[in-house]
Amino acid sequence: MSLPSPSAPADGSLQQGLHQDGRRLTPQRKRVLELFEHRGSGCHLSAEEVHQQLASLQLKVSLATVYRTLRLLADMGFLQELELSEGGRRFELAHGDHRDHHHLVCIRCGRTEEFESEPVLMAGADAAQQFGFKLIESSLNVRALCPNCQD
Amino acid sequence: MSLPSPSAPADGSLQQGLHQDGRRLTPQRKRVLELFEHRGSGCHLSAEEVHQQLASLQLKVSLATVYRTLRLLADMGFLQELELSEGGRRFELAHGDHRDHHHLVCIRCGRTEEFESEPVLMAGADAAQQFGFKLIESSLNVRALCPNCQD
DNA sequence: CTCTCTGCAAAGTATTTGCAGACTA
DNA sequence: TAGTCTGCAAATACTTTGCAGAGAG
Repeated sequence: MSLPSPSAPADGSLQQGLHQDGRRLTPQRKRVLELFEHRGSGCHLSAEEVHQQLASLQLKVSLATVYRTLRLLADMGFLQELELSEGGRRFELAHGDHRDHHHLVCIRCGRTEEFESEPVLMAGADAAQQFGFKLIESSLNVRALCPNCQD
Repeated sequence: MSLPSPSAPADGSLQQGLHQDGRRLTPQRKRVLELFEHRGSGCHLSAEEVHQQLASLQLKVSLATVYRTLRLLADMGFLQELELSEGGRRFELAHGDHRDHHHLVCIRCGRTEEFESEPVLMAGADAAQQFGFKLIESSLNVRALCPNCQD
């Protein structure tokens, strides 16, 4: 079984993007991307978690392949790599509309909230321009204590 | 020998902070902190680099101790842990005056520039407040291509 | 059919830990 | 002296890679 994917929005572009480079659309790659799509955009998963969540859905994808696939999907722009505090990098679904967003992370319990901010994006763009860099992506990480961890 | 440390600004507070918790001021801990102080605040070092730089100054500190010390100093607030893109976390001297600053990183060659931005700090503070979080620190990471890597 | 992909297991990095002796307070 | 710290080496976590067979186009 595969996750119920009514119209499989990204499937088409995934296949297309892969074929452009002579790569192939495999069930494993579909499964990983679909997992993120069904979890929604606020979901930050590590390689290990992707592997386990797929396993719990009876979808076997080896951990090595998960790693390879996460990197591939991130390179292709379907996923975005996060650099939050804890060890282990995480990935989330990239927004098609290129709307960068930011993270508020509780350093104690790891709870993560997302938010957007126009001024932040502009500040990033300004800084890049000022140093002659070509902007790719900017993200603000706010380290904080959530209400439950403040005592 | 130790690095020429005219008035050893942090030495006192390092010793004090350590003693508060029953910990001790050792040459190794002093060496690590002094390295950062002499490199200045714009310097981002990994554990491995700290180890090598100390070694090149004839100051022997084992790599394991460097790791332990970096974590200790970061917990005590003397150093700040960075989460830039490349594998391997880095540390920099924490600003006593709590002036957060941000990083512009070339994803190809790793060149890193720093900048400050008032609007970014405000956006971070706003977001924290909005979710009821207590702000600790916010940093904007801008991923980009530097002039040399743009072709 | 051809050439890419996967799974496995082994190899790498990066970082942490156990322990006996060294050293600070 | 008492208890913390260090260095070493082994252990652990995370990620990548080599290779032979499976599978997409």
